[in-house]
Amino acid sequence: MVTLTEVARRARVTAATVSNVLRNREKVRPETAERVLSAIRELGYRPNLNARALAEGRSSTLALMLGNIANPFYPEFVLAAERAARRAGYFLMVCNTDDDAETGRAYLTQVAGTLAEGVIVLNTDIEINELCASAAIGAPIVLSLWEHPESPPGLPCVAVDFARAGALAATHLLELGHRNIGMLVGDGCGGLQDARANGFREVMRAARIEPDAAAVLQIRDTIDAGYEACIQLMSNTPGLTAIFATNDLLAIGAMQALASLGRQVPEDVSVIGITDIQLAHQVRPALTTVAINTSSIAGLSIDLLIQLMEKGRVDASPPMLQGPPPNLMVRQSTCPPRRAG
Amino acid sequence: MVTLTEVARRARVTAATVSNVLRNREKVRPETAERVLSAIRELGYRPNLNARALAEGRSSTLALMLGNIANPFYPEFVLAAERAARRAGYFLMVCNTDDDAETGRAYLTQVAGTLAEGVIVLNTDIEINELCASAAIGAPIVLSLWEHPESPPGLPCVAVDFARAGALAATHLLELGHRNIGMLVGDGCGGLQDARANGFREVMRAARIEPDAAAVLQIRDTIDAGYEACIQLMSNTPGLTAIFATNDLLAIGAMQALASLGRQVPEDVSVIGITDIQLAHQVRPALTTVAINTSSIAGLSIDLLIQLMEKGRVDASPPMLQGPPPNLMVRQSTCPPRRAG
DNA sequence: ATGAAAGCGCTAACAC
DNA sequence: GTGTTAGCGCTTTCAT
Repeated sequence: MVTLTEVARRARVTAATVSNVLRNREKVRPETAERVLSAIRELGYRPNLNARALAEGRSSTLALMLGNIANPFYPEFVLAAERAARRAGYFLMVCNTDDDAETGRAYLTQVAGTLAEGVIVLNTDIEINELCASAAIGAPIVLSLWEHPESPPGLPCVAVDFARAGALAATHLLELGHRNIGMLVGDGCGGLQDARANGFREVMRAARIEPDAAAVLQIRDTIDAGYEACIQLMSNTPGLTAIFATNDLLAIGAMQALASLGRQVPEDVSVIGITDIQLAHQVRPALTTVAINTSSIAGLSIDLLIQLMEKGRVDASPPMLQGPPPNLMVRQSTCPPRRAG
Repeated sequence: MVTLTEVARRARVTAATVSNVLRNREKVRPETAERVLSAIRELGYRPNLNARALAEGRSSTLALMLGNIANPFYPEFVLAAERAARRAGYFLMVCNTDDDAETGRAYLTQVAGTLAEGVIVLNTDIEINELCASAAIGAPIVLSLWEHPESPPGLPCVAVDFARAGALAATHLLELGHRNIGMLVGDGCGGLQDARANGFREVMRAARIEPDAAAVLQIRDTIDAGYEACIQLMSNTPGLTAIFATNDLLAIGAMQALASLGRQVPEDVSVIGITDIQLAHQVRPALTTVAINTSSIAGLSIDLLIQLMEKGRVDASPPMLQGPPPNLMVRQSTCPPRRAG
């Protein structure tokens, strides 16, 4: 490994000068800089980022903690986050907790403040106050995809108006004329997706439609779970003309279940989800869904995190950014019910 | 930030002793160790991994370089790799090149040997000899998912017998009685998936079936590309009774295309892929495919990398591990052709 | 504009 | 067993 000192020796200057060339540039005479630069080139010098981090007291990597990257929602977030981080000169470490709080805690104590200069946490099993405690001793933590814009978590966060997303879905179904609607409510780790469900219910209630209890199912957040739940839902309440799922994975599972029950989507039963993951437009029929714009949320989260890192320590009331407003994407999985009521 | 020295002061020992408690354990008297341990607890000490890396001359993070994590194949690999790394006491940094060689190079020079103690590279645009050069000056590099078991790349690697995977797919279709078969050949970055295609062709040739040139399409590696290509394929050669795709994404796109053309899968046209990504069993009809066991390949790759790191430097002939043999997964997307010939 | 020196937090000889 | 010392590769005052 070629070190800064070796470069210095070769260029017949001292380490400090090389360091200056690498950063300030101004304070070093052009011809000296040139000598240093060629020494760097000739020796193939690459700075040791660990040493730099130690000396500067800050590292250039960020951590992203999530439950399980195999959930198709996450890769899109990771992609956007990594890009934003890279653009800002940071690396991104992915911390997969396997939906296990203990693993999450271990990551937090090991990584935050040493390897990673800041961390973004996506819905996790770890309690908020635990996260706060961790943020107090370690590095800044940004909670992303916070589902409750109305109540700040006590941690810097990026909130998404999922209630509004649910409401948009409800409005869409109502406008199409649906009255018998079933709900699939996902249980993303870190708790039920109830903001979405409540936003949906509120619009329904305003239209004087009270969903049948049998028409609500709470389940894990996968295609397979959506499939199973939908089968059960349709057997509980066969008269449904539409299904609202709190996320696209469930909605896709539901579409498959309906197909296997011999029910046409959307003619027999409409299906709508939330998120707009890539898969949503790749599936047939293409899924109508409420997009939350994952990429821009990821970008916002990284930006907020970096801002916090640069600013220094905690505020009395941590900032809460709003993600972009949810956006209805009408595709092929919804249409008016057979006999419009 | 609480430092080792502060812990030492509190426990009324010296830094070396604390360090010993943290590692050797044996050489320190139990009661002293106890004092140190409580000091650690009371102060909430957490070791600075950067400082440790600098002092030890080796870090505890690994890097995984890939084209674009939004490709549904990668998350499964990342998940398994992260787990294997974690089990071995390493962290995993994800380096997304956005399918851009320049970005990949930048990552390699910045990360390899400083932040990351070793790196795993998945099919990338960077030339092999460039990787070799990089491995020579930086950290060990393991090439994973190498598609040509018969010719070692000159870099440690984990090879997968994709030709055999193609052959298994061919055999399956032949046994079902198919004779008119179209091919969708993907272009994963880093080159055409031709080992798979050739394995397939060889079996066909042995059965005296020469595929029509019009029945082979080469395309990008996404569902959408598979969709488009399949539409074109069926219009070129409408008589096809089966389609072989070199990966599941293409196969899934093909199934959707067939559906939109009003052709039943598998009754009118059978479809088979390679890989067995999660999605393969989640689509309807569930996709028949040849599984390569991504998780175990990822695990092998990490293990090999760690082994290389611990052993020290390069061998004359770098090791090539074989991934597990591919495995036919018969599901619902294949059946005998309508009029078995 | 450049050099000298101290120190980031930790590890690893080696001495006691 | 425990302390002393030096040093990992870099940055950053502070002199010159």
